[in-house]
Amino acid sequence: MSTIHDVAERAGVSAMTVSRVINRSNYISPKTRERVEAAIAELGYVPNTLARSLRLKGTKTLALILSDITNPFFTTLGRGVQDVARTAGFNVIFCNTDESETEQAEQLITLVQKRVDGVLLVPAASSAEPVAYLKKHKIPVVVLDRRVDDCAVDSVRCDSEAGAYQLTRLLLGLGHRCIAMLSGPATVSTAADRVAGYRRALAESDLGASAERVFHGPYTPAGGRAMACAALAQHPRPTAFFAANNFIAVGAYQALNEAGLSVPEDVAIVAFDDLPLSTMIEPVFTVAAQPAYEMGQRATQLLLARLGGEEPADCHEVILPFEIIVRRSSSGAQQLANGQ
Amino acid sequence: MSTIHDVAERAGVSAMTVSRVINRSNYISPKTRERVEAAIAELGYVPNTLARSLRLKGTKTLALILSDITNPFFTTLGRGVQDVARTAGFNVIFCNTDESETEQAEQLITLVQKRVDGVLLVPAASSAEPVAYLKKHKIPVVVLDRRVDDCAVDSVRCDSEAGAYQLTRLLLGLGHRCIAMLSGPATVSTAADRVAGYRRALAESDLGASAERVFHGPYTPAGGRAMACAALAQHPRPTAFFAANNFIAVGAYQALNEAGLSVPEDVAIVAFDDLPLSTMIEPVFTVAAQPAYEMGQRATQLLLARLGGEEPADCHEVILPFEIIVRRSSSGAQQLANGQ
DNA sequence: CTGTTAGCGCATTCAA
DNA sequence: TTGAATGCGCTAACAG
Repeated sequence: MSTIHDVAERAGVSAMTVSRVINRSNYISPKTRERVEAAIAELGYVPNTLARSLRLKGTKTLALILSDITNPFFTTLGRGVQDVARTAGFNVIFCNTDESETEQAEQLITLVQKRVDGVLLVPAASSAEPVAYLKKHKIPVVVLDRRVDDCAVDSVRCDSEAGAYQLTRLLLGLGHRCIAMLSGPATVSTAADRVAGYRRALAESDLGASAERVFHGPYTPAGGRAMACAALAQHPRPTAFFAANNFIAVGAYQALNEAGLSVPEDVAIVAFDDLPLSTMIEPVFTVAAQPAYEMGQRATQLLLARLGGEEPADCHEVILPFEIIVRRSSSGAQQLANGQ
Repeated sequence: MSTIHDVAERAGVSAMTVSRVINRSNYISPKTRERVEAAIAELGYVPNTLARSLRLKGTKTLALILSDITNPFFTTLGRGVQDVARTAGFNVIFCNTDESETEQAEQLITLVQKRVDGVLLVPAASSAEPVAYLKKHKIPVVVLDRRVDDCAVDSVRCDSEAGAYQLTRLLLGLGHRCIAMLSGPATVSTAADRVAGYRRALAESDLGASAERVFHGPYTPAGGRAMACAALAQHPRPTAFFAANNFIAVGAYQALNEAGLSVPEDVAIVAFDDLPLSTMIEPVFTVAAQPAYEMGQRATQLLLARLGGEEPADCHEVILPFEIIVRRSSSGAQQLANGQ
């Protein structure tokens, strides 16, 4: 693989001149530039970013650490990141932790080794350790979608507590008296916050805390299925199900179907996160939709601002608005009569 | 950020000794090793892979270029790649082309700049150009899932033609006389091959070529929806739909539902690629399932073998078996009566 | 077992 | 407008 010196030799100039051509310096005569470009083309020369980054002490690369790369919510968020990063001349490395703190820790080490310029993190848990680790290595980080215990960090997310509160209120307003909350891992802030919103709505109602039916499980279809089964086994059987994310909703829906229950005829479902077209088969869920793409954009903008040298002591905490979209899954009037 | 020299100084040894400790050389006295490791811990030293790769002329990094990172078929395949690569001490960079040759070309340039050791490519089109580009830069490549015009390249895929043939035969055996083929982009080999298998089955039947109803569109739910709508507008209306991939199947299903048709009561659907649990809402599709995870594994093994110095002139072409899974979506006896 | 020398490919600094 | 020297952080090759 040819180097900058090969090009220089072929063009009859010094390596430095070639470097100037590559980096679009203006202090180059048109003639030499032409010769150098010809040599580059003839040799099929491609600059070595490793050497360049070593010298420049910067990689023009960001990392996006996702807890579940198969979830359309996160891939949409990733597009937001990608688009903003690219415009600014940055590459993005996608990393997947599968909600594992161990995996996340390993990924972080690799990223520090690779000297990425910045990290966008959807943390696998609320521990501030990963943020501290990156800070120790002077790598700017923005936390996405979830909270971490530490507060001195830029972050972008929606208000999960408020969203859950509104969805629960919606169900209560329809007359539901027994609502099962199928939440995510207890260590993940969104799961905890959505439970909190659910609790607040119940507490404010005439039902009180004794009506709570809270389940915790992974943010996956399998988790939703298992939690829905557990909920169905209880007496009285819930007339409504609150899924803490899109995948849990899908799994719960399957479990209900297998139990012979129809949505929305027999039971209601509401969920956090909208489902993309690809999974939006009947029925259509009532959801608290988060602006995934915009979350990615905003987070990347914050990160780039830090890389650009912004250094205020206090950190940005962007809370984006969610949107409650009411659809068929919560519309069955007869659901209540079916509850035992 | 501390360097190997900082560690060396602190431990009172040379940089070389530190390097030996990091790379687990055995020619180190236990005492020195201990001192060095202490210094590493105290400084929070993390080796710089850029410098290391520059020196070693190798990055221990593979790239996986996917045509659609949101499709579960490809993410599953990605896990297969990841698992094998990791075991061998390689990192994997995921890249997404969205079926765009332009995007693919840009990604390739970036990867060459980053000097990845090898590339696993699900090509956006059949052009051999990307393979030639990588070969020119001496970067081993394995083509996945799809064919490219050039043959001198390692590749792993399923036999799309045979799978499509069998699925079509299955529909013909059920008595369907009008089967719409909703395929992917005409430039993608899997789309073309699946059409070919469909054609062969029809040609062998008493229906002949005049019964062909072939549509081309993107491998997306939106594409499936559009093609299904177009097919429904034809006379006679098809009684069965063959979706060339999972996403097309989902979109087609939606279109049929919106047209007031039930699956499998009114029309049949068969598809290539199984849907994962997350999207497997009713009904369950009859499919030709490809071993996505294993495809990723095998491809990575081939790639690692090349990196390990394997250099036979001829290339490996692995054709993995698919599995026909018959489920409810193709079971309606009354579908035929409903056809006009 | 440990240290010294040298160079991977590139761009900053300083001269010319 | 161009070039020479230098060093980014690391490790192979060789000495000791």
